[in-house]
Amino acid sequence: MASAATRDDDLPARVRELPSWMLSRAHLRAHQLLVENLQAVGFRGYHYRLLAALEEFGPASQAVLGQRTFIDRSDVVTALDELSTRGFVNRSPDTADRRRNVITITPEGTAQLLTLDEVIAQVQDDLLSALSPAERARFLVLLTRVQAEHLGRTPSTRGE
Amino acid sequence: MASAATRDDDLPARVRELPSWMLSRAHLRAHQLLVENLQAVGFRGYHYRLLAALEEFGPASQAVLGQRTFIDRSDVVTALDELSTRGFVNRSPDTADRRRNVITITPEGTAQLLTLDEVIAQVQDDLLSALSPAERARFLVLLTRVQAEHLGRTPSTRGE
DNA sequence: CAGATCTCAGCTATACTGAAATGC
DNA sequence: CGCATTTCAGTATAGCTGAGATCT
Repeated sequence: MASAATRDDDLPARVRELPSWMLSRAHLRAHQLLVENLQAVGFRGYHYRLLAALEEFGPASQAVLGQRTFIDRSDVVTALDELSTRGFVNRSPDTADRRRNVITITPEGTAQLLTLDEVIAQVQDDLLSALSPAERARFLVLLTRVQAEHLGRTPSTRGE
Repeated sequence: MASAATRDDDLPARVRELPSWMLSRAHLRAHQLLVENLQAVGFRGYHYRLLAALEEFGPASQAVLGQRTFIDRSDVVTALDELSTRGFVNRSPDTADRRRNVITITPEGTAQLLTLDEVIAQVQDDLLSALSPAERARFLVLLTRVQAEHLGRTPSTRGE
């Protein structure tokens, strides 16, 4: 194999120590775990967020659901198509304002949400497995503040 | 506006408190800042990582560069096309192993890297602006461990 | 009329896959 | 031959944009 030297997982120091890099890697892993585990039971992250919003806040229009879940209005359409096809939500015209649909979670949807809660909890546990309970708490406090600082500053989530 | 109730940025509590959700939001913001600020000077994250690897480790083949930067081999091709067109790297056949290219950073590439270092540093500062220096240090220690725990476990980065 | 809502078609970037062409 | 390297073509997903139809 001539020039050898194929053993090198070393990132450049510049990159290795970058907060944004570490966030990117941690997020990538969290995302992989979520996709894997939700896919195994036939769902996506959007489904979980929508069912959670419906269960916690009650029936809502698609525009409001988009605001509550940080999902774009056009992606809300698709995700609700999938959920209603499988009987986890109902979609009916709002008689008071006929531009809107009223989305309601079904008993099957509520039951399914409880199952998904467990899947999600396992993912969190796996994700943070390197930290003790006390360290997890400290980490979450700091991460919460980092993220909260930028809440309004993101371009995203139209329909607001 | 009939049914009112259009003021609600509340996430479901289930979602709001999820470590994976907070990571996702923090990463999304970090990514936005990186893209914005690098784009303003005509670069992408891939360019920075490749230039950094070349500056710190010296000339390398594309396969090795891919390992060092966690960039897929096929994306390395494209990013190096862009860098070499603009004179920041040289790409020449490896005379010792003619399957390979030897990629070398040019003086222009090194100079440009120093400029990019500043852009990147500003992004980190903005990203963590909610935390004091001591808090940033604690946050990074914990984040480093979370991320390191999953190093080998990701499907990604072929060419290894 | 302006503005809100839902829907559809499509765009961009990241991460990734498969396979061909070449060479070891 | 099996294996490594580069390259190209293409896939999947998330997040996002624009515009049309409908309605307030």
